[in-house]
Amino acid sequence: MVNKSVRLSDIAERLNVSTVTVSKALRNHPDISPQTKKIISDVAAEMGYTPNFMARNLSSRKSNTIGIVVPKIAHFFFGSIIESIYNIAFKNNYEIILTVSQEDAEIERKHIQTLLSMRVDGIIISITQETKDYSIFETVKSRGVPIVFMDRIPQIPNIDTVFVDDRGGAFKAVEHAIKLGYKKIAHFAGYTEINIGQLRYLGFEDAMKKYNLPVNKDWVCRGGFGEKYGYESFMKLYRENNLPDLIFTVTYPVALGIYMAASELNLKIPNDIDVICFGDAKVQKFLSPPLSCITQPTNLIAEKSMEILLEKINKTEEITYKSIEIPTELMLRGTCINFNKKK
Amino acid sequence: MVNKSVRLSDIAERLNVSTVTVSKALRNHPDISPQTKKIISDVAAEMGYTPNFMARNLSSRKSNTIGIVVPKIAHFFFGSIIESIYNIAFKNNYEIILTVSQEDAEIERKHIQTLLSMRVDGIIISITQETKDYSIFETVKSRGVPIVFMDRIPQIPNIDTVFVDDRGGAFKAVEHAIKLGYKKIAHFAGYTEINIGQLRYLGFEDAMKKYNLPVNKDWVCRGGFGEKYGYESFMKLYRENNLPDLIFTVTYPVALGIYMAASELNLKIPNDIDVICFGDAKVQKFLSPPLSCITQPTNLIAEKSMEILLEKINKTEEITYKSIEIPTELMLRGTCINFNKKK
DNA sequence: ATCAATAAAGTTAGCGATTAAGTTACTGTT
DNA sequence: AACAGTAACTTAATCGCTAACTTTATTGAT
Repeated sequence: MVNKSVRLSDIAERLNVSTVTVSKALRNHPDISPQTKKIISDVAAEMGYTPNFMARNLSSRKSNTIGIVVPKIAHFFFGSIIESIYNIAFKNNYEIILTVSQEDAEIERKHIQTLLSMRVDGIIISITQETKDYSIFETVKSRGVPIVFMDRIPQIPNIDTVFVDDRGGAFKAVEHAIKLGYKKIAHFAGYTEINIGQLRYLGFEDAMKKYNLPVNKDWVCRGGFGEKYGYESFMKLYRENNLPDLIFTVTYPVALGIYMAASELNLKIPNDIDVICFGDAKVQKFLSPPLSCITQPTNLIAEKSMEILLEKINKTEEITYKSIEIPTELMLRGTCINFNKKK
Repeated sequence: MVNKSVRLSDIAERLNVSTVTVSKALRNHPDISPQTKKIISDVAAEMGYTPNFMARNLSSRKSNTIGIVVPKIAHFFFGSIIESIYNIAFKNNYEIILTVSQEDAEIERKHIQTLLSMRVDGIIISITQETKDYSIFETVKSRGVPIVFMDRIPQIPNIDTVFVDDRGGAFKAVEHAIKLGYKKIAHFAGYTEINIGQLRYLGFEDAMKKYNLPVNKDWVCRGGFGEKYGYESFMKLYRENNLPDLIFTVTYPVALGIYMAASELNLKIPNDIDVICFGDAKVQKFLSPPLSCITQPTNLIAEKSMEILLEKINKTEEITYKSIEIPTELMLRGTCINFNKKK
């Protein structure tokens, strides 16, 4: 026994009023008297009325929906950001359409297309490692749909962005290491084509230069942002018998890869090889030794992104663009706290 | 310069055909000749046509959208499941509306309401720890919207469910420990009001009974599924000077809490206190020692849930309900591999 | 040559809401 | 008494698209 869902007109018919009266009453429109409102909303509740999103959005030309595009979600950083965005959206009466590009530019493109199809009121996106064709963003812009780029941002002018102080954060980590006494410092840099990779690399370089330390090419490894890359890069250096004293990694999964490799090779962290990474995650403090890092306040990133987006959605007149940099902090735990000379 | 988005009628006008012809052509309807289709889709692409989801769905009374409700997402288990569901949905041309209840039954209720509003074609849900009022699920059912309960499932008849063999898995872990020689075994059980908590507890009890070991009330702690609970419960036992030899935890974050507490107290795992948990997560192998566990194949859970849901969506006639149990495995790493007598 | 069958469109009528533009009936002002 | 003003509704017109018919050629079988 499937109840066809109740429509405004069903309520209207039963109460012998017009559909519009019911619509207005339920939206608390001043045209309707308090008594009528009361009666209508009572009956609506009794009949189990659920407004039809599609119809409402189609006729009002607003979707009250925000689209999100992230490269992945089974990952602390994005998971937390999404959760925060979610909460803020909820408070502001917006729905979230979450899409995951899986680091695939083609999928990303399709998702954005879908979001446009759904007529979302705005989009928050963190682009994939490989996104190079930015034309889709032009399309979004030309449709008048506000879009905020977060964390991973394309190199194009006139966009709203919220990003972490990657360069400064990386600098902070490496400078700290140098001050401890480290000189043989490697950097597992991930993808340096994308802003976060490039800037973290530059921050690393800044620090090395400032203290007149040479940047050893063999110790700047590129590849990916995941565990596998960290594991393999470390193994490679080990095989070449060319291990540094400390490795600064572009993300924490990369550091995890090092932990795994070191454990296999029976090397002790931080004594045989020391590590510090960019990016915080709850598990780091459970590692042995607890992994030190540069924190990225995910809640701030989410807050600022939503703030900008909601502003854009609500006022269409002035077209200014904001770039907000989120500060980082050095979080010292069990690594990179002493200089450990290799024996 | 905001381009109002292109409509079917804009394309129709330009080509001097009817709107319906364009609609059919773009949906590859056999009514339209190949040549016409080609012309229309070329022009549509050129004009940058994006179908209006709302209008399409309203008119066709199908949304091609699946709603998901989970308690949280910044968590490996749910994160992976969502990612898998996402992929399957994508392949089958469905969109996902993801909602997060944050373990709050009230929020959960609202989300389900919203999903109904959006006229999703089906729902996959993992309920909150505290969901007790199941009336909303009746509403969903009476609306004819297929719903699949996954992992955390309510105790009501005639529903489709996909769940892990919690009792058997827990039994497996505890039996393994007992066979190693452990007798003083505690269980940090989380919330035993919800199926997963209760069944894992029962599995623990089964094993203890089978080997004639007493279940010590002080060693069965209840509270939550998170790190904090693990930490606090462990500290409490420690203060009472009542530590067991091994603790079987209901989730891996609870085990993480124990790792943290042990590290603070300078107790060595697995020698001073041994641990094994229910639930796998990528990070476990990076812990020191790597944490042994009962695995829950998240991809299987996702696959089966989607399989059932899609089936339900596609055939409305027969009303049968499926309950699928996903098997678990014992994954031994660095804990619970030897019997460590407390000194 | 006639008629049924098919191909390839075109027409009509909503889907379930909302916005904008009327109606009434009543109130109060001068 | 006449008229403007307002409160509380109603009517009409879409929103952009699709399902279900209907129409018009064109083809082939008899």
